[in-house]
Amino acid sequence: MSGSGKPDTLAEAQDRFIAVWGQMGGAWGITRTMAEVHALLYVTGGPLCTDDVMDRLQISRGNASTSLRALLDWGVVSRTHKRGDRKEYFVAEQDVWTMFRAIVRERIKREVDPLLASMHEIRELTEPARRAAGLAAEERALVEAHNERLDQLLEFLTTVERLGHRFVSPAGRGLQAAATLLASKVAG
Amino acid sequence: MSGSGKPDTLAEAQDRFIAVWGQMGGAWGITRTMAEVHALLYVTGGPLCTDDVMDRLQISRGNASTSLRALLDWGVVSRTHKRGDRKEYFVAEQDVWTMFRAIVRERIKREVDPLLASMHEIRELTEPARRAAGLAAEERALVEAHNERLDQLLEFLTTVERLGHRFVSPAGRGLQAAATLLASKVAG
DNA sequence: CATTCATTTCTGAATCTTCTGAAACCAATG
DNA sequence: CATTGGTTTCAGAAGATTCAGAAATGAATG
Repeated sequence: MSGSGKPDTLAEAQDRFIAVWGQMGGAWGITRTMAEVHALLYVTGGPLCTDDVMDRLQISRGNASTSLRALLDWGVVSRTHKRGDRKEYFVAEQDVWTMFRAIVRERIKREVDPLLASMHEIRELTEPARRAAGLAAEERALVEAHNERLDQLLEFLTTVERLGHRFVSPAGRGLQAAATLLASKVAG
Repeated sequence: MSGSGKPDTLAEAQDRFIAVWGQMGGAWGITRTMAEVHALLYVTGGPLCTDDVMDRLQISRGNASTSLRALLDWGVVSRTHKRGDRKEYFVAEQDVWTMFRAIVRERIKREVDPLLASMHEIRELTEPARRAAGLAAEERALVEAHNERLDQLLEFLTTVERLGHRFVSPAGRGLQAAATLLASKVAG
C-alpha cells in the first residue's frame, strides 16, 4: 500500500464505479469506452481535459476525443475553459435527473421517432389492400389481423413517445416528482 | 409480380416490419436475429416451428434454436404443440403491454439489480474512510463529495427499480393506465 | 429398446465494431 | 504569418459478436 492508504480507497472506488458504469453502457447500446469516460467525469466531478481522460483510462487520443464529442452530442457533458489555458476541459452534468432527461430525449430522437416513422409507413402499405375489391374473405381477414397488430404497436409507441416528451419538457419536473412518489414505499 | 399482387403486399409489410424491428433490437442490447425472430412471430401471429423461422428468415438451425430459446427466457414467446405433430411451435405474446412488462421485468433483473448491488458495494468502500481520523480536511471533503454523488445515483436507481416493480406487478395495470393518461394529449 | 425425428450445443469462419496512432486540421499567439 | 499547442479525422489493426453447419443429445413411438 502506498501513502497513507486512504486516498487510494477513493481512487479504487472511482475505478470500480467506472468499470461498472462502462459495463452497463455496453448493455444499453453505447460503447463501453464512452460510458467509462462519462463515469470518470461524473465521479470525479471536476473539469478534466483530453489528456486527463487518456491517462486515467489508458485510451488513445482519438478514442478519447471521439467519446468526449459523443457525450457532448448527447448533452450529458459540457465544455469549460480555464483562464490562461488554451485546453478544453469537460464536465459531466451533476444532477442525475437532468442527466437522465438528456438521455431520454436523445434516445427518443434517435430510436423511437425513426421507428415510429417506419412503422407508419409499413402500416400504410396494407391500407389499400384492406379496401381492395376482389379479395378472398380469408385474405382480407389476414390483412385485418395484421393491421390490428400494427395499430396496437403504433398506439403503444405513440404513448411512449408522448410520455417521454412530457418527462423531458420543462414540466418534466412534475413527472419526476410523480415518479418518485409512485415508487416510494408508502404510496399505495 | 406473382399471383393477384395483393397477398405479396402483406408479405412485404411483414418483411419490412421484421427488418425495422430487428434493427431496433440491435440498438437495445439484444441481437438483431433475436429481435427478427420475435418480430416474425409477433407479426404473423400464428404458431411457427423452427423450420418455419429458418425458412422465412434464412438463418441456420442453430441460430434459430438459440434465438427461440432466448425469447422463451425473456418470457415474450411461449411454446405450443399441434395434435399429432411432434414438433414444437412458438407463439409471441400478442398484447403489447404484457410484452413490454415482460421486457421491463427482465431488464431490471439482468441489469438494474446487479448494477444496484455493485453500486452499494462501491459506496461502502468509502464509508470507513469518511470516519477515519487523521485525514486532511481537503481529503475528507473529497470523499464526502464522492459519497454524495454516489448517493444521488443510488437514490435514482432505487427509484427506477421500485417504479419498475410497480409496473411489472399485478397492480401494474393501474400504472399502465396512469401512463396512458399522462401521455394523452388532453391531460394537463 | 431400437429407431426416428426434433432440439440443443459447439466450433471455426465471417462479419461487424471499436481502437490506435499518425496525419491533417484549426486557432491562438508572438 | 510562422509557430506552437490543441483537436479532429481516418485507415488499418485488434478484438468481439454473430452465424452456419455438424455433431451430440434428448424424447417419443412402435
